[in-house]
Amino acid sequence: MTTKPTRSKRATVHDVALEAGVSRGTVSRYVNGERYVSAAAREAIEAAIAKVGYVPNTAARNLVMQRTQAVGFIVHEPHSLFVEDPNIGEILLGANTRLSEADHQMAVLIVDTERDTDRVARYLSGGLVDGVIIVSARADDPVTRVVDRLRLPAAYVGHPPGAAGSASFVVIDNVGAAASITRRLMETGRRRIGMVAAALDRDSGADRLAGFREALGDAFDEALVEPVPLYSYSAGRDGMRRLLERAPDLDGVFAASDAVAAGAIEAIKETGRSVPDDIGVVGFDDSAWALRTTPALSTVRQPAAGLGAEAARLVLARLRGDEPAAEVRLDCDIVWRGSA
Amino acid sequence: MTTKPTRSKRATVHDVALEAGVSRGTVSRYVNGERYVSAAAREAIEAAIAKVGYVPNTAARNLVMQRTQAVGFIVHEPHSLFVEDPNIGEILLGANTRLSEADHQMAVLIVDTERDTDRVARYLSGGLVDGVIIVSARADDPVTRVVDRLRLPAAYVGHPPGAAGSASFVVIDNVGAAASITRRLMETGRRRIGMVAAALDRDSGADRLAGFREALGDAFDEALVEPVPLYSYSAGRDGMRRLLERAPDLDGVFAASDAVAAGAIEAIKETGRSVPDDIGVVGFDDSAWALRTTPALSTVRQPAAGLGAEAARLVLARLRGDEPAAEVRLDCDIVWRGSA
DNA sequence: GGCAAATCTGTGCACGTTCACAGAATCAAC
DNA sequence: GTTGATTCTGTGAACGTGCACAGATTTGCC
Repeated sequence: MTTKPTRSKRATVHDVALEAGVSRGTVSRYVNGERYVSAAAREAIEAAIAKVGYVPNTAARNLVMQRTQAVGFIVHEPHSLFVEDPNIGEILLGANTRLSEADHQMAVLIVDTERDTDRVARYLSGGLVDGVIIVSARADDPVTRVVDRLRLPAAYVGHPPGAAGSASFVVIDNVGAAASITRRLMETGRRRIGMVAAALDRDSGADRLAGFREALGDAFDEALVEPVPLYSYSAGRDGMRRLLERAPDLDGVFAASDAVAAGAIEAIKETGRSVPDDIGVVGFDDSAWALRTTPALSTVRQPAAGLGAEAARLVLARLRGDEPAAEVRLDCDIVWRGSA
Repeated sequence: MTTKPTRSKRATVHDVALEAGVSRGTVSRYVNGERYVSAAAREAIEAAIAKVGYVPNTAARNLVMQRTQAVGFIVHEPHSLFVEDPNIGEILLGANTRLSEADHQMAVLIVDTERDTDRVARYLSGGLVDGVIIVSARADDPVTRVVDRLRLPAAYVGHPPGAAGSASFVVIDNVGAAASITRRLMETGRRRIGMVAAALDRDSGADRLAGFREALGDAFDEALVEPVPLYSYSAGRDGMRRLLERAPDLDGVFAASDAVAAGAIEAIKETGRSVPDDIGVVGFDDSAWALRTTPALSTVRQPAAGLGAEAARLVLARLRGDEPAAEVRLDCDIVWRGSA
């Protein structure tokens, strides 16, 4: 059982020095591209490195430097995220690009099971990364506790749970985006515009309603807002049914999410009305729902790559010792399809 | 510029020892749960750890242990992969689950730009991971070179480029899957079954044709095979047009990929025939194409999570010093939708 | 040739941990 | 009370690197 790996010993800086007939210090200087190494020494060292097959040991370097040039990227609840949400990949790439420019390595750590949580927490606390980016953080979690306790430079994508001491966070501008798409709906000639608002107990839900109200200004009519509890298809369908009964003359609807919008379209079609001829519908998120409806949804797209890049920028700033903004809000794009 | 981080010094095992009035060795034994630490010492150490806020430094441990309990997971060409291919997420999770069970940390490293390549190669060679899983490896790449040169325990998902020294690889059973779906096509009553074969110069393409031939046995007819160069929509459409001219009495088609199948369906509809009533069509991959066609494609689904899990198993075996199979072939599932 | 500056080199120490070993204390048995 | 095993503890060395410092050598200049 478990036989000793007996991995052939790796060459060290010492072996190179011996082979090249110089000292450890000189080899170290050559490897790190410092000044003050003679041409003769350089050649000897180059030959020696090639001969013994030397590669620097990063673990040893990390230990003495107290720095790793690496940033962790933590993904929670990967099943739902990876499979359904195309955004996570974009966020990942956006962050990687920015970190790469700053010559930092990004290590994605996946938290799936309970075991993962503790192991990742150990990994972070072990000094293997200088900072960390966290998406969809959970409220009471060993990972976030470790980040807090060690004051590990961190940036959250989305609102962090609780007060984040040494962390910034980057979110999308829900208010602005909601206002923007509502305004565009008005510009297409819609006069009586309603909203199926969802999850008003959460920031995102409340903000989207606020943006809707802001865009309409004086034209805002409380009676045309139908609140539903969840960002779901069925909630959207039921909410839209109620809204149509109350206001049959509606000609435009802003749904708080694509799933809600898909439900709303279903409800509209039930009454014999057509989308977008009778009623224009817009959603939010540009999720998979947006392409499943007929016609396809006009909706708000998150700047996913931007979220990742911005989170990376915030972490890098903290790494330099700066104190960046605690909160960054990003604007969203609108994708115009057939539904409005 | 770049002010010193001045991070408050982390507590070490030495600080704990001082605080608890015992020696480093005893603290180390306690932390690692070894035998031979008295109740009195244990209590003192626990209190001391809580007081000074000690967390073990993994970098130092890695250095002396020559082992990290971590495995790298390398993703090439992430743009196309993450955005279009849902499989990559599943592979990731499958691998993570298996590694997690073995108490190993998985670190996903993304190779996007040229800079990434070198940095990741450095990361791997630095001894920060014990082994590595590589998806979609490229032919001549610093990463694969490092893996080869250091004889880093590795497992490839898909065929590795060139001869892989210390590596295994895991692939899907193209022959078996092709035979299987062809057989199912026959069972639905199709009599004259053709194939739009693609990329016969690649293993995957040749194997899928071989499976097709195997399933048909004596009923195989060379004339009903139309080879096209690429796994593309347009190649599928053009190939199917030719095939239909040559064999108008066809009632079933196996397309070498979903994209090819989508093109084939287009060509079939051009002639006024219907799918699946006149001609049944099956594809391969269960990609996004499969749901875009009308009717939706019956196709072969890769056991993505299984690929990841198996790759993880192979790496773990090598880590233990075993010499696992050089190649592992996994069976595929068939998803039966409307197209056949 | 003398002197200062610039360039080059080697040595010891530190980083924080684990491990082997030696020694101390406790216990059991006669 | 001696012996021997068992349990517990402390110490020094090692892992492979970077850095400060001291010393050696070369260069530039008058």
